[in-house]
Amino acid sequence: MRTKRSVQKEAIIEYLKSVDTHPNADEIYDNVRKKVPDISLGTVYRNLKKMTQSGEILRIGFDDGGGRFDGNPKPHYHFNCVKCLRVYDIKIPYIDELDERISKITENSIHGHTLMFRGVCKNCKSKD
Amino acid sequence: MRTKRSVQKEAIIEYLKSVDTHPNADEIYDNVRKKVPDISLGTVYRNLKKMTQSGEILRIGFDDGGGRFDGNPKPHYHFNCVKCLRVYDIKIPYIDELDERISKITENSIHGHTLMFRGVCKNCKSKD
DNA sequence: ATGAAAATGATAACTATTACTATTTTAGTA
DNA sequence: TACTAAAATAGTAATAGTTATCATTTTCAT
Repeated sequence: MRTKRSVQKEAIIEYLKSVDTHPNADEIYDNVRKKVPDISLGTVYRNLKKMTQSGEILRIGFDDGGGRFDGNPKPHYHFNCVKCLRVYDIKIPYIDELDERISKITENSIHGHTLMFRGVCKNCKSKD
Repeated sequence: MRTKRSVQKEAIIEYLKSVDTHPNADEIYDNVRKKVPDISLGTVYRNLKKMTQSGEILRIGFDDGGGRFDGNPKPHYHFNCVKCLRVYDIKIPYIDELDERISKITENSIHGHTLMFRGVCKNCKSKD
């Protein structure tokens, strides 16, 4: 299935690359609608799914529910504030040694890992 | 709200402690019904939620969908096979230094982290 | 044994996501 | 530039997982 371009798809990517807030499908829908007013939510989901499968974007599985998306497909880490629920990028390099270590111990083929920190962010701490 | 015991709740815990398969709510429901035939699915969800919030069990957020539960509340790591979709426990100690490192870099309060490896498990590899 | 608080079963409701389908758009080719 | 098959879309229905509601039952301190 040779993929074809569409203004909808490109608007979604453009929006995702422009933010670092890790929006969910609804937030993406609301924002992309500003540029493409009659895009449908189904189109947003369809494209998010394809782009996730092709590795163009990342889907962040959340311990308590719906998916969030990240326009940066390079593996990196996240921090989830339990108060404001925001997800922040963590700026440390990907730790290859973890994969190597688990690969040796388990004899599984390790493709990668996801690492999510949890706690209270700087901003929320100062609001006490 | 002083919590009270119930046979349903105790059957759920007992089942969860007896397996290491990280079942989802439906699998828990099906199995607990063998001992408590007329338990309802809502009761299963209600108890899983409460126990997760109290820290008695763990909920494992899955990158592609529903929640799975782990009767072992001690933080530990997981491996998710992309072929058979099973979730295995990874037997390495929790890495406190990660939390300390991120704590220093971000000035957030770090409560902990979750680490999920992804790949093809030994069993599935041998089936090729 | 009593009664207030908590838990339950049954069902409805809700949220996130996917499937369906008729129509529109894309892009390769004449 | 017009033609056409494949791909993508909008709109809507359907599904899956989960939570809410509420009348009834169970728990447990007194």
